[in-house]
Amino acid sequence: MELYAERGFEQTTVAEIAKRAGLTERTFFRYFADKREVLFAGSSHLEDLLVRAIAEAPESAAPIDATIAALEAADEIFHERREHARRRQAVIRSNADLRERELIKLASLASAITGALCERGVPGLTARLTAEAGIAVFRVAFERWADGTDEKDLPQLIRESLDELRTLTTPRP
Amino acid sequence: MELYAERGFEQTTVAEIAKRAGLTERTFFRYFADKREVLFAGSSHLEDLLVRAIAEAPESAAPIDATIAALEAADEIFHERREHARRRQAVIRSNADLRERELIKLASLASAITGALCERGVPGLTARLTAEAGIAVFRVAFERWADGTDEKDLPQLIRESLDELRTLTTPRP
DNA sequence: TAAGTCATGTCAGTCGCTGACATCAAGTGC
DNA sequence: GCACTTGATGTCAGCGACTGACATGACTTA
Repeated sequence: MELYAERGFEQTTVAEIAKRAGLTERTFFRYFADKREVLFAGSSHLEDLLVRAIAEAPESAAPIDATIAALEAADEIFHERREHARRRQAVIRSNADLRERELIKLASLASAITGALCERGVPGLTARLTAEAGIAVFRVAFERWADGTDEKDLPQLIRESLDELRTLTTPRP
Repeated sequence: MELYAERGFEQTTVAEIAKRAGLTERTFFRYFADKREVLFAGSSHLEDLLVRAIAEAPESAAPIDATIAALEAADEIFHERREHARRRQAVIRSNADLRERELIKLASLASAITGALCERGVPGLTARLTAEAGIAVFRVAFERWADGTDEKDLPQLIRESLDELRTLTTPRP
């Protein structure tokens, strides 16, 4: 991240990263599938947390509520790292390849959520759409939280986004 | 697409593509930014169509309705090409890099829709969430349409997905 | 006919990434 | 203590995606 922030992602070579880390280029690629993956190392951790949170939601909870609760719980991962998240988002935003990678990570989260909902007996189509809607809400909230200057915390922004989504999907008179 | 379908995306080299097309590798890269882009050449066309459709929606239409109407209108692009879409989706589904590219194209559509809604005076957050929700609905519907064997047409699947989204976001008693 | 411009080809080079093999340190069993 | 495995790292050669610089040739247009 230091190097990516200093001179930009594309301008940074894997050789340089390896050198600063005191390693060989080959070793770098043993730990990370590719140059982009360094910025997404923690994402499987997040995925586990979401899946667990959904599995543990009360049986009575509606799919969307279990999902949103899980996403709010993810705050425990990010809460202490807002500055880091902000810097990381700035790096990602400034490079198309990194944005692609971020999107597929979010898609992978959506897919994990879909699976976790199916485990609860939610039918496939409902599960999928709930997961996608949840991730959309989360993405909007997360960007506002990381990039923004406003002082609301992540769960609050998630709830606001969900309310907005509910409003906009509600047919008006 | 022929080559990607025959021997797989990764196993196909740009030199081979160029050869079959009767061109130089260099020329290939003058027409397509990279090896993946060949499969997404038409996406700016789709983007234009969506933006235009939203701009032309009646002033009285709610953001989500304008968006869904635009996505249904996109059927005119795909209607005659279901077989082609099916083959294309099979290729994309079988390669992670292609899935990434598809996601960023969809994100780009969402961003265009957001812009078009803002032009109609829809506030930023609402526009963004409407666009993301619309794209989620479209994605689910499109996959069902292309991959599925069922005989419903795309606009119908879009409406079904939207109804499902409406149901699942509606707080229950 | 001369000059300009546009698509294409040629070539050399960088960089991400991989497979195969070598090295070396830290156990582990005897 | 000694041979033997195991796991992490280094070395090296090589492929293929992509790029910049320059050359060539066809087709306008003044």
